[in-house]
Amino acid sequence: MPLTVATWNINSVRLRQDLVAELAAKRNPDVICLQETKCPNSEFPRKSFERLGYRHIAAHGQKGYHGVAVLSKRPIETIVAREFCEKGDCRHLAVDVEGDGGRSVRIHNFYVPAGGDEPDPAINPKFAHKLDFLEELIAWSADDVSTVAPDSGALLLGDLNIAPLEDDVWSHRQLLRVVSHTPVETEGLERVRKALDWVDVVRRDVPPPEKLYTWWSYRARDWEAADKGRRLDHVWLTPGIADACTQVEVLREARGWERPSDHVPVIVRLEM
DNA sequence: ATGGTGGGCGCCCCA
Repeated sequence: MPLTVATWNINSVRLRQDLVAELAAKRNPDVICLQETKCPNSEFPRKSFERLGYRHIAAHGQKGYHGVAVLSKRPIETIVAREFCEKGDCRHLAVDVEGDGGRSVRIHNFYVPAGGDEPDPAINPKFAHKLDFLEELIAWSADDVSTVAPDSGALLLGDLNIAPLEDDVWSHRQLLRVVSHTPVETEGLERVRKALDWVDVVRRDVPPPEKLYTWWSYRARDWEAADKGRRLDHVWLTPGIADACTQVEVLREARGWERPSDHVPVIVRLEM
């Protein structure tokens, strides 16, 4: 049985429950990893997702900001919601998803800080926080490898708020000094990826120089015509299970849905 | 060159 996993920055889970239902109707992923739920756990709309068949839910949220959650059709076991940068932010949730024959795969769902507007850590504490977060991710990778990335395989996915490659943005040159595509961020994210040799399966399937975006600003008059997107959302696999990924999809059409999120789902299919 | 939009919360934060 294949396992399909989606990641989506939903920008308020309560406001966009219907869009999750639309994703379920159109692609029916087994697992949906959400970011920016902006919702305390006690307010999480569990019932609405249980009705869609997602009967196994792990929510890690807070009031107003951030927040991550995993919705699953298969049983899951929550492993940890680690705190990064001692901020108390809800930006990470790790679960094990049950596969066939007792096998399971670990999923790390991340919401990396956006980093504010000014790409100078000396004057912008939000950018400093973003860079600190990357350094902590590297330290975390070395901490306890068998927990972060067990031999059975792991995914690291979510809104990483960085577009690492030149063709992950509409204009490499014009975004070099724009937060999300500055060299200190793109090089930092690459160091995170290399720490455990994660495989960017999306770019393996859609290699550069093809442009590929997962986010389009709300501020564009016509997001589709301008198409000034960035690839901020990612799915990485440990090398041992990278070959199990047989299909990836960036669901661009979701940006045109009613009252959309500014991010679209990224979906991967694993044969396992 | 600048300001554009959207969500949560409560008179302003964040993306």
